[in-house]
Amino acid sequence: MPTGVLPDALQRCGQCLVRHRAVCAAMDDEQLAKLSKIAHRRKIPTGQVIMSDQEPASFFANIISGTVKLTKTTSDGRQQIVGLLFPPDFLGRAFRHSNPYFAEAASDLEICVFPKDAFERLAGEYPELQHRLFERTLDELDAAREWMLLLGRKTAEEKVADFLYLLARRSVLRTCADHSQKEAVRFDLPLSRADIADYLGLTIETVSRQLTRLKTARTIRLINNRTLEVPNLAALASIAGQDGLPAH
Amino acid sequence: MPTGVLPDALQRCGQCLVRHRAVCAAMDDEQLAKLSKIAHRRKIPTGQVIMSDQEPASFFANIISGTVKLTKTTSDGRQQIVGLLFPPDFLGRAFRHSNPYFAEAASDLEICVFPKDAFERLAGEYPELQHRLFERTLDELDAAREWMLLLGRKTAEEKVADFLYLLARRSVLRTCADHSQKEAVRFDLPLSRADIADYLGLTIETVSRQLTRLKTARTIRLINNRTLEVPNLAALASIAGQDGLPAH
DNA sequence: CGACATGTTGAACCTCATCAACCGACGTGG
DNA sequence: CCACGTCGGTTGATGAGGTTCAACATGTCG
Repeated sequence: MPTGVLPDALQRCGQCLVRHRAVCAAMDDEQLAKLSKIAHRRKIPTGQVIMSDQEPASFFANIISGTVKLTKTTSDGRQQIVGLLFPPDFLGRAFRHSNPYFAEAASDLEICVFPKDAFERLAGEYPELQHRLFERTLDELDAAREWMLLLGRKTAEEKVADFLYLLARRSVLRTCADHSQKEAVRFDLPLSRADIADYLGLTIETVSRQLTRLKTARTIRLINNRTLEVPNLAALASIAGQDGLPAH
Repeated sequence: MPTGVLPDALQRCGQCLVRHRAVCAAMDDEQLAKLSKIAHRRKIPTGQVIMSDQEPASFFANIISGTVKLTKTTSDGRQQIVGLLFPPDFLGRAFRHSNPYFAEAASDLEICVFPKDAFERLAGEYPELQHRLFERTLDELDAAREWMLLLGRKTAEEKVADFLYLLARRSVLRTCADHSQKEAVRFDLPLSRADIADYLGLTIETVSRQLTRLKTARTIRLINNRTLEVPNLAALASIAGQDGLPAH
């Protein structure tokens, strides 16, 4: 593709890592050019709050790299992670002015920021974009409800196994490898122990204990604190209580 | 309004109990007439499954009266309610062919059914309708995440109090009474003890015990198994861990 | 090297699940 | 009309799973 004939802006988006998987996938070149004009990249360090539940958010964003956690907190400080965002997920709530949770960088981040007003105008113009946002929201709802089952009804061991199984599937999908049940899957934990605990509704200690249990049972191998390997996905799945479900 | 000039169909919808609060509120008379043509009422007895997670749903529905529970179940039978629908809520997932949970009548129901294909065609024609569905989905997502905090981080007492507080607020809104903190609120429980337990991630016994605890502490009064009274909403709210939150 | 953050392990405690008995309301059939 | 079974709900005794508190290990950065 000759770069000279394209405006810089489009070229930027055109080369974006998540171009074909994010909400942008719904847009053609012309639309993308408009989007490009209002977008800009931003780097955010671990731990920084991106959106607070106090002030209405003034922007939306695509996750380019890193992990975002959405959290809610009781008045006395107990915290629960209510959603995780990975590339190429979308951060923000179109057509809502209030934001009932915190968004925080669970790792160093790179995000692609769209000012709220301009983006909503664009969404108004392009039904395809709005439709895409709708679909994402449905996916988030499904994930949230799946997690409700986990939080309400699963044991600590199942919770941890379920979380690891989720990550393992993600990893298999991303690497496009066809682990036809027989090869070990290796991946990094995107969260600290504290965050894992907040995601699973457990304490740090319980998470740690369950990890060592899974390790001594040879269900997983801990390469280091943040990296691990699953020799047999099906075994992990069955502990997670996700029996029949295939890995793809 | 002279009824003679309107087609029967529109008249039906025009007089519907939930006309102005359901997704239909987004539609004008002409659109409503089209919707009316494809809609029909249906009564459903307590306990009947409306949608299964096995087969894709072939219809959508508005709840006219009664309560619908959305449930998920582990392979060994543990159950979790992941959503409750009251009038004028909307049942179904537009633009999705799979349905990852059960929908079941938690009480005797009356619903207004739309065949899937016809309704989706209508949603395609009327962006307003689609937009409304989107907003409903966002609300459901917020509710689900609020519930994740409850399931993951709250004690049995807080869970039960939170559930009752939710119902009390609903009741205040519905009756349009301005309970300015000082009047007792009375309402019916829309769920059995078993369903409450499945909603809160507890057992029947624990729910029962917490109810009697709240009763002996005079936070609530049990009129009978299904009816209760809250003399002081703020007191209930503070036990639920929802302090500052006003009732409206 | 020491300081601090992150993670692991151990022991005691506590909340909630489990198992079991009981209660009252309701419907059925003898 | 009363005996009986069933269903939904309550109450009690016991124990397990997970939290809490505390000490220790490991890793990282100045």
